[in-house]
Amino acid sequence: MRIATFNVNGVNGRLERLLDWLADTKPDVACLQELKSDSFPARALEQAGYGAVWHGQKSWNGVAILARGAAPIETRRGLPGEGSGAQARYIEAAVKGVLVGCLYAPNGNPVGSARYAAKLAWYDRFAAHAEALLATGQPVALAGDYNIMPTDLDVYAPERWRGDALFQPELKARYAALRDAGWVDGIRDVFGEGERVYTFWKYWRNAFQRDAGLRIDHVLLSPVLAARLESAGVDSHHRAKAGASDHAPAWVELEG
DNA sequence: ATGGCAGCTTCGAGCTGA
Repeated sequence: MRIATFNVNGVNGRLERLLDWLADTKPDVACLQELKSDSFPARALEQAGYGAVWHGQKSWNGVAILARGAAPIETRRGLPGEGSGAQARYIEAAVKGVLVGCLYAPNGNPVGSARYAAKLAWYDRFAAHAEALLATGQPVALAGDYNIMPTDLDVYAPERWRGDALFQPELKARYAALRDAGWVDGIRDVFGEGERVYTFWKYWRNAFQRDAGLRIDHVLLSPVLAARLESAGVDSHHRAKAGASDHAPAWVELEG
């Protein structure tokens, strides 16, 4: 069973690229972020063989969960403690025996701004919910754009990113705390603590061609799911295509 | 340190992203 996460950077404008990737890699579950629309191409995805639940908003943010040959059962939209006017950054569904949370964490730049404070607050809500999910003992995957590079290994030039909201020690500490609590970083677990692997490359300055990338899209697995982890990867060949998102899809393969 | 690119939007310059 393959669970993937893909920040599409505009689900309607990117639809052809999304359909191409689905047909090429056939993930069982695909978590999408940055839909950037309050309309969702459910019909086209259905014709491609994917059922979907989505939580969109106009212009910005937006998350969705796709399931190949199945209809995801939505279990929640938004995190506990959010107001009704909150940005569309979290959706959760039961899919093929796994509880899947799809997230799009705030960017938070610049450091010290109200947006940065909102990112910290969002992570507090997310961590509380993750703790509750872990306590259930169920198979859970939390997949999405975390907007955190967890360590220096996840940044092509760490010194250039020290002042960025995606690379603050207090945010890296929050990510580390999730791992300490029992969540397994599927991609890092498979690649090991020595190999560089990125999921995002800026559109600027030929970043992809230079492999000047960041690892900010992650799939965290609860212990019972982590026990089934077989492999993981990043579909960087799709980042190389014309008209690609600035993120590449990342995935884990689970036994069964 | 700056600026570079791309997608969105009351249609086009400004906001956001990372």
